[in-house]
Amino acid sequence: MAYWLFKSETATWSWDQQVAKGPNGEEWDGVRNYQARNFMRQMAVGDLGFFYHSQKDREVVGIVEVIAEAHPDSTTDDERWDCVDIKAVKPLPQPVHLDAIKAEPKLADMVLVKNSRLSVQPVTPEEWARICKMGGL
DNA sequence: GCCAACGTTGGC
DNA sequence: GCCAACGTTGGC
Repeated sequence: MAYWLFKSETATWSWDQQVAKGPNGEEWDGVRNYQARNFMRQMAVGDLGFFYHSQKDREVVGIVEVIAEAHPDSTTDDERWDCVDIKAVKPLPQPVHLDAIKAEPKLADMVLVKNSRLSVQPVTPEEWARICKMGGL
């Protein structure tokens, strides 16, 4: 059981769109970055992740669950790119903004802070628990 | 809208 | 195999 963070530009694929997909979820396609892909290959069904809106909003808005392990990305014929399927689990009662994460010393080592460009990243159990608490869970 | 950081590509 | 050039991402 591991924790992850999925980042998406609000205008491209939003939390609301993810929620609308319901329990069958949707594949997290379009990733064209080896690091991000490698993390997705490590994911197992049942792993949980944060859904983060980048760019304009810059906040963690909800929790998702991995419902299918890595498989070929249907949006490309290029064999290099895989993706997992995820479904929305529940929103955070209180979205956790990037400013709040940066203001918390215990979260200073988060990949989100250190390597802001990585679109799929691991989250430690400590970071997971803290952000859930900050989000009102 | 700008720009820094980072990843990838391709010439040598 | 190195590195300059280029493209993209995302915070500000």
